[in-house]
Amino acid sequence: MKRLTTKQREILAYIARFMRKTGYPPTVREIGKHFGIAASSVFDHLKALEAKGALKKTEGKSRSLVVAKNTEDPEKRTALLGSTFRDDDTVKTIQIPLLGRVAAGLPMLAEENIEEMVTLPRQWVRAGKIFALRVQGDSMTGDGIYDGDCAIVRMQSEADNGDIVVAMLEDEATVKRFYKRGRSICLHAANEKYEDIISRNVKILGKVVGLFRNYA
Amino acid sequence: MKRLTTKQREILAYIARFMRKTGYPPTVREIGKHFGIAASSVFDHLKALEAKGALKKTEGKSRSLVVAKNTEDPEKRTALLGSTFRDDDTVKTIQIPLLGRVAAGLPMLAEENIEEMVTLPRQWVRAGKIFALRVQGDSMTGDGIYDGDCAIVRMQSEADNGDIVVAMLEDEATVKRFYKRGRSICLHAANEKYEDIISRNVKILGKVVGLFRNYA
DNA sequence: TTGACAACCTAACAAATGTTAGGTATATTT
DNA sequence: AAATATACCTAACATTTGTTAGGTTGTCAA
Repeated sequence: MKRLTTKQREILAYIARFMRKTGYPPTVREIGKHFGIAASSVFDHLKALEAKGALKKTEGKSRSLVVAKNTEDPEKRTALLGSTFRDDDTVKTIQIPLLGRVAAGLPMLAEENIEEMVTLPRQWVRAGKIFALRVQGDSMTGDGIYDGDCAIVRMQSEADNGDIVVAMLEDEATVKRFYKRGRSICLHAANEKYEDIISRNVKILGKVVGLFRNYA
Repeated sequence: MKRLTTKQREILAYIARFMRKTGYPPTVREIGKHFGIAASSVFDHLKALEAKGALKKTEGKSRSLVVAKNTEDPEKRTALLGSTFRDDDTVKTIQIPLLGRVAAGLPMLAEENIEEMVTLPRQWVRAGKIFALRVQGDSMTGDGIYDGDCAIVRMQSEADNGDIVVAMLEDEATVKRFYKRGRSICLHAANEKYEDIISRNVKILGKVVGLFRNYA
């Protein structure tokens, strides 16, 4: 599956959210109204999403949008490595919300921010309140965190020097490196394009404890 | 909830079935076509079903049918956001071998190469034979793949230009970018320290389809 | 026998909806 | 410099779709 643009991902997330909330998919115009764009613009996005395999729809039918699951055809996957694959109910998994663009004002875990629920083997995360965050922008490419990556975050309001944290910045959640500077806090981007942010009024949302990336 | 007639139950069942199959609810006329009755007749049934509390719909909106679940407890969902996680045994997972340093001579998936078995939500990988590989060295830092990262790889012996692949090189599996150069193959490291490797004798083991990283 | 209900019908309307056509503007890539 | 991709627009068209109005027929209880 080809890489999605930010806007495409936002629209896909909205469809999934709408679906979860109402029980049926939105119309082209309903999507458009939410984003403040015309129906035809939405239609363009839907075509792009379909071309990239992220969405399925039936021509001419209203609300026929289905967000493609990566688990597409269940038959094929039984072929996984022959014996090394199995269903396993002994393995504990957790369901955590994957947050997209975190909207200002809302509580972080509000429905609006949730792109989807992802399953994680408990194996991979330690105790704590865990959520995932879709990384926006290229401010951490120097540390190997790219736009579209899925950061796994443990909620905590404090951090140690050098930790990669999720912080509320300019009404949006961003991923940065954390350093104490006396009474202030320094948020450092691993990309020369961005300057350090030094402030006393930064809210730490959590610490990045893992990262997942999906290649096409 | 009042008792449903046979016909009403049939229609309700059809809606649920349609939903499960397509991912979105049917229209009045689609239901009608299935039962060989007129749209307005279906509409009567829908009104009855709604009056009896078995169905919810939004006036004027297409496909806005939602089968009411009597077993549903709305609390669970909100509780999920509060506690941020829960156990879920319904989610399918797969077990894949995590390979460490792949020793020369041995079949790739030989016991000797397996570091451990890791659990992956099936959600995250498409069909194919999947294994994980612990990345060695810094030859791909420019693409955000670091030493110690866990690459998720789909076995395949061919690749497209630009793919990140796992290839057998100097008796060891390495991660590189793949390019065709006529009859030769070019393996490109995303790190200036390393030079391109151009050869006709490169064995492709698979394509990197995902990446997992764990921060301390 | 009257009245409520279920289960259908035809015909039609207005609104909702997917879709197309033909743009503009701005990047990025070749 | 040309080509491609993204992200929007207005305007219009043709269906699709929910809904209403006004029927018919049959069943069942009061």
